[in-house]
Order: sequence, then structure tokens, then C-alpha cells
Amino acid sequence: MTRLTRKETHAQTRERLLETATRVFLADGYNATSVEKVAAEAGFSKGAVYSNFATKHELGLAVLDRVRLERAGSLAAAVSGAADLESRVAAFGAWAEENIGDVGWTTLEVEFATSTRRVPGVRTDLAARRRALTAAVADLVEQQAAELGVTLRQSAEDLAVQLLSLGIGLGVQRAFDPELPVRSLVDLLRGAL
Amino acid sequence: MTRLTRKETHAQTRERLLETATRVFLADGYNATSVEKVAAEAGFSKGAVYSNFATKHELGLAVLDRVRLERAGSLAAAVSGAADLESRVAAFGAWAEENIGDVGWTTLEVEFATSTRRVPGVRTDLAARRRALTAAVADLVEQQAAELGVTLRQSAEDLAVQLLSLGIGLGVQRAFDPELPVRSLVDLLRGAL
DNA sequence: GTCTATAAATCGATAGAC
DNA sequence: GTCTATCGATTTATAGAC
Repeated sequence: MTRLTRKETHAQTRERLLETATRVFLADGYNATSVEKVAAEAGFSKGAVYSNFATKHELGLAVLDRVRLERAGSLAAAVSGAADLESRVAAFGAWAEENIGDVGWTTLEVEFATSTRRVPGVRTDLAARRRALTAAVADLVEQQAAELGVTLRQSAEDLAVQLLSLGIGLGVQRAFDPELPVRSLVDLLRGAL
Repeated sequence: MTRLTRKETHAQTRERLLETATRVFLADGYNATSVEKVAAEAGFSKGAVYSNFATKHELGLAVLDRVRLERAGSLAAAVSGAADLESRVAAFGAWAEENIGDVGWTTLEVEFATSTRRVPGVRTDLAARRRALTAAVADLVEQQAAELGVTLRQSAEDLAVQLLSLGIGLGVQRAFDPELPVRSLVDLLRGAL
């Protein structure tokens, strides 16, 4: 064990800032959170943030990447834990109930996207990420269908678009009306099998 | 023709402010538009705005009501103009292509909702409006189904939630990736008949 | 690399004149 | 009722010390 190089402490600071930003953005929203608050909660000053991220937007994008990766893992784990088709669908429903809307994930994605859609660089980034995410969901759907031996009534790509869009729409509405059930997501999935 | 009473000029100013705010909010977004810009574009000063609306949030809610009413009328007109089932579905598809996402409507609704979801008064307002809108869509669906003699495969209420959620999700994504087609909305509708 | 200090700009909202 | 002027608070981002 040698002492950390400059590069390593830099990466460590960046990681801690990302962790904190993720937590605060999810709790309070993107617009309502100042860069200063993120820095303070992480035990740094604003300068440290701007030493690791060029702009607040860049920090926001990095946070979104982080959350998306984590949730994708949690979904994959939840789904693949179940054996047969019916329990996989049920597992998906349970995951959706916990992850769509009220935890702030959807809301953060959407607030960021709508608030920064005029910023030239960010906009193209968001578009690229959307396509990657859709493709990933389509792959997951296809793989699951093959594994379980079911044939889809539409292309995996179309189903992925529908699932993602419906999830976004439900999540947005649940952000200010948590009583709205996510049942329709499971309905959509069942109807497609 | 007598000269306008104080009440009438007040209402006139309010109307002009609403018109202008609608246009600017749709074009530039809610957060990016200052109260001062709305006032200036309408030919007034900020004071006139705050004489007609208590806060910027209240102005935002009034704008949303206005737009929603107008779009609801345009949808009803588009749908009822067609005679048989197939052409009504097609009319709906054409309306969706023009109204979901790229015109800024969905984006404005969603940006406002996600940015103000922590504001106590606004939040309950949004929830009430969501329920009213869902009920209105459910009514429209039910009425159309009865008129055309088709039976739905699920409750009109559930279908309304799905249509609205899918529309919101597609609209949000189209805001930064306009190439995403709205086809799935029509697919969903067809599948429910 | 990080911190302190501050720039530079903007915003929502209010007070008082007219 | 509307306008002018301004408050007061906050923001992102930067410059220079350490």
C-alpha cells in the first residue's frame, strides 16, 4: 500500500461528489439544488466541484448515468431472480412499484431533460442516452423472451419504447399524485406476450 | 358602447398577459422565462403581472389550464370529424403527431410539474387537475366507444391513464429527440379495442 | 487540487408614486 | 391598476491564494 497518487485522490473526490450529488438531486430536484449545497454536503467547497465537472449540467448528466446504471442492475437482479414467466412479470411489477415515480428517479430524469433541452450540447447527449437506454431495454426483453420461450406480439424495440414511455409518464404523474398506481405497466407487458 | 369599466380593463389585461405567457412559456420553457419578459412582451411592466397573478406559479397554472382546454377542443374536433372507427383512429394518430412533444405542450406541463412538485399548494392543484383530465379522457373514450359500438378490453379509466401516461412519456422524449415516432400511441389504442 | 473570496448577472417580489 | 425603482436573496462560474 503506497500513498495515493494525485490522480487517485482526484478520482476519489469525484466519486464522493457524485454520490452526494446523486442523493441531493434525487431528494430535492435538479433546479432547486445549488452547486454549493452539493459541495457542502460532500464536505468540499464549490471550487472542488468545478475542478471535477466543467458545469452543473455535466454534473447532472454524470449523476443520471450513475442512477440509471444502478437501477438497471437492480431491475436485472429482480427479474432474473424469478424462475418462471409469471413470477418474473410479478417481480417486474414489484420493482416498478418501488422505482417508478416516487423515489424521484423519473422525476429527476424528466426535470433535467425538460429544463436543459435548449442547451445545445446537453440536448444531443440526452438523445444519445435515450437511444442507448431503449436499446438496452429491448435487449433485456428479447433475452428474457428467448430464455422463457415466449414470442412477442411486436418488435422488442417497439415494446421497449412503450415500456419506457409509459414508465416516464406514470413516474411524472406519481411525483405529484403518488396514489396513481403503476398497474398499467404490468398490464402493458402482459398484453405484449 | 360605453367605456370599459375597471373590471373589464382588468380582465382584458389579464387575458393579454395570459396569451403572451402561453406563447413564451411554450417557446422557451417555464424556468427559463422571467416574469419581466412576459410583461414586456405583452406591453406591460412587472407590476401589472403581479396585480393579476399572486405568484409566477399561479400564472403558470393559469397558462396550463388555458393550453389544456385549447388542445382538448382541438382533439375533440379532430376525432369527431371522422365518420367510422378506422378513420377516427387515424385522425387521433395525426393529432398526436402534431401535438405530442415537439410543440412544447407536453414539455411545458412536465417541466412545470417536476419543478414545482415541492411547492405545497401547487402540488395539490396539479394532482386535482390530473384527475380531472384523466376523467375527461375516460369520458371521451367511453362516449366514442358507445357511439361506434365497440367494447373496450379494459375500463375506460385504465385506458385513459395509459394513453395519458404514454403521451407524456413520448412527449418528454421527443422534446430532445424529435425523431422518436408517436406510433405506439395508436398501437396502444388499437390494442384496446 | 482544493479553498476563499468575489465577480457578474438574474430573478421573484414589494413599496410607493401616479 | 399600472409603472418605476429597488430590495434582497441566490445563482453559476472564475481568479488567485495556499
